[in-house]
Amino acid sequence: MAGSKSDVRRPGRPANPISREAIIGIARGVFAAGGYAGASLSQIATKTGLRKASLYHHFASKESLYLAVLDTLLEDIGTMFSEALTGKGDFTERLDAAVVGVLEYLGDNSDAAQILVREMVDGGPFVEAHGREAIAMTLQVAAQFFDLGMAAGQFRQQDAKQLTLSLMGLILYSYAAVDVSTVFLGESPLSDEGKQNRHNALRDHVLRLAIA
Amino acid sequence: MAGSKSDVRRPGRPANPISREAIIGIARGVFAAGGYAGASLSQIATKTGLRKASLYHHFASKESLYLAVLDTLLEDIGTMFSEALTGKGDFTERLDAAVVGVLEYLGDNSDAAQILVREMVDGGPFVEAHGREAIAMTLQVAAQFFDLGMAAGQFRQQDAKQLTLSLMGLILYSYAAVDVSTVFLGESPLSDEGKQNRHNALRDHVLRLAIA
DNA sequence: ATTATCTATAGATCTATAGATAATGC
DNA sequence: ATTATCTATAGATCTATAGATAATGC
Repeated sequence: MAGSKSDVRRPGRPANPISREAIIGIARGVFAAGGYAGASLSQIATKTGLRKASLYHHFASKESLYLAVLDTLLEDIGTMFSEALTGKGDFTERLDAAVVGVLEYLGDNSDAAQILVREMVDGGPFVEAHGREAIAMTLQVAAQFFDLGMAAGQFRQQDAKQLTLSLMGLILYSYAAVDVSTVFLGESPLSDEGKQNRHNALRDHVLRLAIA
Repeated sequence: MAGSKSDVRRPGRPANPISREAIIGIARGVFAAGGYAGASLSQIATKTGLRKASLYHHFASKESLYLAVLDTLLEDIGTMFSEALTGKGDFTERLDAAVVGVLEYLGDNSDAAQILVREMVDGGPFVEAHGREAIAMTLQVAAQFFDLGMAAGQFRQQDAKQLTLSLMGLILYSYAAVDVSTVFLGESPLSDEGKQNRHNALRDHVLRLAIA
């Protein structure tokens, strides 16, 4: 139903080769579910409809596929993030817009939160390669925004980096740990109603920490 | 130097058998560093000074060793936690004491934060077995404390569970993602000075979210 | 000729088990 | 007899490579 005419691939150059993007998207789901070590190329191959060996035509190694997943993901988040922070409105309005943007993104892509949190905790291949610096740069954008807002008197005076780090944990966490959150709250933070409740609470908490 | 007279073990019943506790402690470090899937019994065996097969004398499987690590860990945290919350002083004093207690514990045992966060994100063997409920119960202790504090007029009126979830992310996060935090902050949150700075910021943030 | 796929397999793990060994403590 | 260790190995992965195959697009 979901696939095209024939989902069975045979030796030889195919009429409808799989796209790099499609592999990355599927790999993202598998890596999110099991982590780098827990994910296997067999799982990814099965889900793509390819054989393991064919993945090696597209990516040189398990690690390079994983890095492609994380590079794509962090770039998406970074773009969405800095657009919101540099948009129109005063500091508080822009902060709120950024929070709403991030929460909507995470609500629709809890894969992303999961994989990012795990990578940061693991100090995995991405962090080891260049992720440490890439993530720190993304956070730096937020820290700078807070510094400007403090100088403008709209945000409470405090260490902007410490604030940024706290907010990252605050926001990423409930989307990454969906299972425990669901049992504790009595509703999934990804369901329609649960998402709204978590969303409202987070908005309130973020503004309360930042605003004077 | 570190070991006793002879660190080399040979077949046959030893004069100084390793304790269950010692194995759990060493396993905790290995699981924290690599996650459940990423850790191998070979690593653990090497660090304990045993052979792989000997671990199976103490634990029936990789999973049961892992569960023993997490049961121990969650019990330690839970005890420390509820002692602080039911101690003396008004609600604000007790909250502050609990935060200080947790931060000191995590500063000394960043293993614990790492392994707990990863398990919650993974939905790993512990969560799958009974960890989901065990963690939710521990969080419930905090939520109840907040409800009482709100009824007493000392805490700001809000959903206690949403607050608890936010605080968990806020607090656990920087101790779990030490690598990225260090690059971003320019100092390790585990160093003497960095710990003090992070500690102060977190105390401020927690109180600001909870107190009226 | 190039490209995207396949089959088959090498080689390195990793978990787990079978069964030997020898000190301990009853 | 029990206990805590060992050696040796089975069997199941898992990553990665070699080399065949056949459609595509020049």
